Amino acid sequence: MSPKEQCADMSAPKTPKSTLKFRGIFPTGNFQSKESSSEHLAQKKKCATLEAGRSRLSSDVQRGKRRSKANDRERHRMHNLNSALDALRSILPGLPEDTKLTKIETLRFAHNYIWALTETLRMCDQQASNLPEHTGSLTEWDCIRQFPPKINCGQTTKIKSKLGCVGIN
DNA sequence: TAGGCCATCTGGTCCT
DNA sequence: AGGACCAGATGGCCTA
Repeated sequence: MSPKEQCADMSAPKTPKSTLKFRGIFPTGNFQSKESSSEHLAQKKKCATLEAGRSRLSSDVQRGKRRSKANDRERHRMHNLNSALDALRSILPGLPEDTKLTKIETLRFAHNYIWALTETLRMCDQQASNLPEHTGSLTEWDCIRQFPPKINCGQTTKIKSKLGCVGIN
């Protein structure tokens, strides 16, 4: 296959859009599709270079302006993402004042906390249905007060030492 | 000093 | 066409 044909081949979508969209984080951390293999990336770079040589933008100035605009948007987008993470951190319970979880720790902690709350509600339902006369008067908040969730912390030693709890996964 | 975490830049891809 | 999203690269800062 000639370089030109290879490039044409690479630009063609290999999978439906719906499946391309998902680039999840897999627990094993070794997920690698064909799209991200080093060989494929190297070929992609080669093609990009060829393409760049063929069709330069009308002017470098215009390109520079567009790029810096895109950089601004990207910065703003990441700041928004960080604000959302801060908001998430702020509602996670049991953290000492000076603690700032990393991004991954925040997500794992939140995951575990949601899991713990879900378990609590499940236990509560069970408890209520075991009452001699099932009145159903227990609210979810009563329940959480009665059975405070046991949070499973993230697996890092940092969190374990700060919270003094045992992590899972 | 190595390794972890982070912010930023960048180019590619998808969507509107 | 332009914006949003994504992942790779890079360099700075911090800590064990």
